[in-house]
Amino acid sequence: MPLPQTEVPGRLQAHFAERGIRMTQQRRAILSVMETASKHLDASQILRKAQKIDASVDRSTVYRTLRLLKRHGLIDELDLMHINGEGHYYERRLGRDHIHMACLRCGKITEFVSDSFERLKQQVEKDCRFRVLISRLEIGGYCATCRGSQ
Amino acid sequence: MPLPQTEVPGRLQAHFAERGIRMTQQRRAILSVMETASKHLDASQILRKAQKIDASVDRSTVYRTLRLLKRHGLIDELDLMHINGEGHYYERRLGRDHIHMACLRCGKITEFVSDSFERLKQQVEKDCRFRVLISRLEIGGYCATCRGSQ
DNA sequence: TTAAGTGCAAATATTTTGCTGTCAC
DNA sequence: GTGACAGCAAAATATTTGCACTTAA
Repeated sequence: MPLPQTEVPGRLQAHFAERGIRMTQQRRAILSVMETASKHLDASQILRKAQKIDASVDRSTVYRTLRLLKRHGLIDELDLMHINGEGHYYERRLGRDHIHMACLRCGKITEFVSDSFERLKQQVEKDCRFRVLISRLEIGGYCATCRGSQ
Repeated sequence: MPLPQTEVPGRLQAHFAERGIRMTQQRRAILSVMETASKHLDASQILRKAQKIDASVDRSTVYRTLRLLKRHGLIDELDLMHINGEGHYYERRLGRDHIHMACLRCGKITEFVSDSFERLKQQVEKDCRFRVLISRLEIGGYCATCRGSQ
């Protein structure tokens, strides 16, 4: 039984190791997909990409692994204003939170990092005495291009 | 054929009239539910409440009416961090946007209105040249009570 | 009158679960 | 060796759609 050709040395796998979570071929494939994704994959896309690495990966394993990653705060779950259907999108959680903007005309997703967003969360922590663990700011509207060509 | 006992004079109905959208018994029931809801109902709850007013209301009419209200910007659709299942919650859109905070321990939903939030949206409009139409800030974490009893 | 709206049943989409066999440690 | 994890199939949940009938305007 050959070892996988490409050992993905990403932080997701490192996290799993650190926390003593068992590593499997299938999880390795899914983690690799999440590591290398440019952005915003839904469950079906993750399944398809993972199966290219390990054809045995099943849809339920994808959902189970996504749940695991979510529980450990390693990925974020997004709606992206349901631009396409009712499913969710997932992305690695790295560095600072960012705002997602979905153009309701062309469907483009833009991201935006803002200090004000960080301050707003701090204000919530302070004023509401609420411990902020996850936050999701999604905005729907028109992007610069579509806004012009109204 | 008797007229409905209670004419709900809410703004939702007014909006429908203004925009020339046809009013039906079923829509009146659903609009009335949305008008008088204290908060955050999901589709099934809306169906149940609407059926108390007009027993003929069907689930698909609820979904069709919710879509209509959403399209007209009269209600907001929320996830509330999927505290219970994968469905959505709906609330009337009135006045200013607010932040929703969901306690991951006790499930309580808290709302918070903040000038910083308004400013953040203005910053997005300006810095990203993005026309903001809808925005949703949802925060998951621990409320004041649960935070204390950790 | 008639286009828009409705209920009903069935389809679709998304996610979860039970079970039995397999594999990482 | 054994407990955690996998695939598979089926269930559960959430939402949408086709169609024939009804109704608001």
